[in-house]
Amino acid sequence: MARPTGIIDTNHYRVTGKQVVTLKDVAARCGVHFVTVSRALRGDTRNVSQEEIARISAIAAEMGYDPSRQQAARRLALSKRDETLLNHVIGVFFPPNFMAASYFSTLFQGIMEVLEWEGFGLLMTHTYSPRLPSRPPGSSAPPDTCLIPPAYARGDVDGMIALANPRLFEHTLARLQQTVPIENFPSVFLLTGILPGCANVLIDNQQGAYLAAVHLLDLGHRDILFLRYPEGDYTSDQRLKGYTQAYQERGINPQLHLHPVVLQSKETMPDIMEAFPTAMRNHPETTAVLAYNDRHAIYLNYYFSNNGLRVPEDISIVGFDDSDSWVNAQGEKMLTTVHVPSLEIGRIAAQEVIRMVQERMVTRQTTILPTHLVVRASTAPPRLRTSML
Amino acid sequence: MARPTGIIDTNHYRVTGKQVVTLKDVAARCGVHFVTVSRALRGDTRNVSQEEIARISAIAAEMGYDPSRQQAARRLALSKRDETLLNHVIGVFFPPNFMAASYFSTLFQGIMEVLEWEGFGLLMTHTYSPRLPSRPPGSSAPPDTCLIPPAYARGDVDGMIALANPRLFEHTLARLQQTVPIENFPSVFLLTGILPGCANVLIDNQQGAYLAAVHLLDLGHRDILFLRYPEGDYTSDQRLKGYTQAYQERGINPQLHLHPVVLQSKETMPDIMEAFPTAMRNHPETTAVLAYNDRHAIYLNYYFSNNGLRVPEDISIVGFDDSDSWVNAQGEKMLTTVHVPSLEIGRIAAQEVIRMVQERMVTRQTTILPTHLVVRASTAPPRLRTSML
DNA sequence: CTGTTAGCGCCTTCAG
DNA sequence: CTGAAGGCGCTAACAG
Repeated sequence: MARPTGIIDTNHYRVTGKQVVTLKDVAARCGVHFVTVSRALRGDTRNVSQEEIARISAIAAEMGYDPSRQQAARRLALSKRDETLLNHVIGVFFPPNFMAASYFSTLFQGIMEVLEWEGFGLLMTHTYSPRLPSRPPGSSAPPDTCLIPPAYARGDVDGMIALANPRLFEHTLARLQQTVPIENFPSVFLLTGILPGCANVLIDNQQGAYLAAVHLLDLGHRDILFLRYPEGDYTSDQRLKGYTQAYQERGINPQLHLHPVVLQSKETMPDIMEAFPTAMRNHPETTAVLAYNDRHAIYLNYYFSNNGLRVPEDISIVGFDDSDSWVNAQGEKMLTTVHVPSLEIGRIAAQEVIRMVQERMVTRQTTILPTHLVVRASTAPPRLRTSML
Repeated sequence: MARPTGIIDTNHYRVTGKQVVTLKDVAARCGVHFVTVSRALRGDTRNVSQEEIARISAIAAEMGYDPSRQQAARRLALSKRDETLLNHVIGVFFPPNFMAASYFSTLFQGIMEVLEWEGFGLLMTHTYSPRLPSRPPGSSAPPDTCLIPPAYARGDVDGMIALANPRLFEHTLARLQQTVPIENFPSVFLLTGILPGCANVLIDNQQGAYLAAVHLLDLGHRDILFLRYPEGDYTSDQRLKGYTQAYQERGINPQLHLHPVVLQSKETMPDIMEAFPTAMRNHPETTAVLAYNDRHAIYLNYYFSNNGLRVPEDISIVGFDDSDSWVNAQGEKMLTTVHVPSLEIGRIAAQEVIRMVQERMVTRQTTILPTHLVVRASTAPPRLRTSML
């Protein structure tokens, strides 16, 4: 890896397979010129009669002529007219540990389903990697940017779907735009914020947050903590709007009763363990927590459990995503949470790229999907307590 | 999708990007013939002086000459000599829902890590899909076989890693062998049995099973149920040997004390719920269960819990894989299980394909990795009980 | 050491 | 409707 720029890789190897069928081979069997075969197989009805097309196609199929094996020649020929052809491959950028989070993996499944159905391959790339090798010397890319596989430069990829923090991904996207032979590369961006110049598929964080807050307020809770990332985090900012809206609609002052717990890193567990005790001490009247996602909710449950608080008797928890499952001894899901249609998001994203690719028209519309609340056993009306912890 | 064979896809589109740099462009700037540039960039020291190579390379890099953008031309030229070149893409075949199982996703992560590190892309394909579109007319493939993406026929893939039931995958492999332009396609097969003609990376099921059985027997258990798939299932068959060995070494007759519970489908939950009650009734003296994997173990726990048996007081459970986690209210892992080095398996498999690809030499060795037992809280010495359930 | 030439397999344009 | 010719960008063989 890490070949210097411009140097050609001479690591070819000899192919020991049988002969590949060419247009000339088919032409010989048909008794026509190979150009006629080319025209026939491309369905050029203006220059070849229907019967000839049928006859030639049949023979070609019988001989096992496979146009995709000659894409190199076709691509070369088409390059004269600045044309390129479809590869039926979509690039997908996901965070390195995405399969660990069942939320991401569902998204991926949705994407994969549609791509497969439509006959597209999926070329996987991590948005960044701690284990990446040393950068090429001239590289100005920040360390959290991914290396783009050579398949993109080759023009082997028709479009892409990315799930990443927009700020981090901007560099990658910029380089992609340089690398990829079309100005407007079909691309769809998922979830973590709106990336200008891309189609975006998002969920309605505000609405989901609103539902969660309404649920707690209607149960009788007033003093609620919510987990968030620092200001500027798209998701957190959107959700705050939803929480606030719920409070205001019910005439409760969010300034007095709704308090953020700001998480710093993505290392969920230690982060929560660090930030939470302080928050609980500062707001001992708290009776419920709005988690950033289900995993956080589960960690919170451990935290409370270890500190002698029962959920939901002493404190209620609402998750977000409806992905990771916290189950009781009977295998029943426990967490009240905001359901996010991950599978649907993946499917829509894939459909959208494919549409762009096939219609060779890049659109930049933003799709926002609604969420809904799933009430389970982690929330209950608040109970009077004399002190917390 | 589902274009008839032999028909050429004319869905090209015009590229609106800037001009791509060619060897001729570089040659013009260098004041030499473009063939000299070609030689220089390929490091042909026999025909170009060191200084010229350095000079030309520098200018090429400065001009942004990118050999991978001209792979079509290179491939075409090389095809005259039956040579092909590296794409730096490895195909990966996984079951459709693999990310749901944290076991598979860890494997995937191991593969991805190494491929990324080595500068390879990963082309994902499902080994089968219930949602696949109607087959091409002439297709004799069984419905559980996957469609091979056109990238393979194009020669865009250098090698592959597959995780699948060998019997199901044989068809896919056969078609791949036809499609792929080399007789010996570098391929590595994972876990679910030995596929002849491929390198295999497996775990030592027998040894792992032996460890699990020894653990239970040494705790004092005698009458043990084990979950398995029908005879012929590679994994189950291997493990039975390990269980049996443990019994025999301790002078206990497995015929009398070790009983299989045969699962039929892959629908874990209902399958267990159906097969298990009968088994427990037939062998009421049972004090421990050896599960097929961690997920099964977790389902068993639900089953016992719903039927008034406590784990491990009333009955012990040992899992397999150390993947899915069953945690208590404090977030501690509970399941005693056989740890399988999934990450390592993925890494080794990836390293092996890459080695084959780079050395253009297909090897067929089988690598078997050891496992170890992780003792947690789901096993304990047996207690006398008067009746089961 | 350098330049010339002949393809690789296909597509387009132009002449029949 | 069909065939012939030129060229896409590159590489390998051959001539200087």
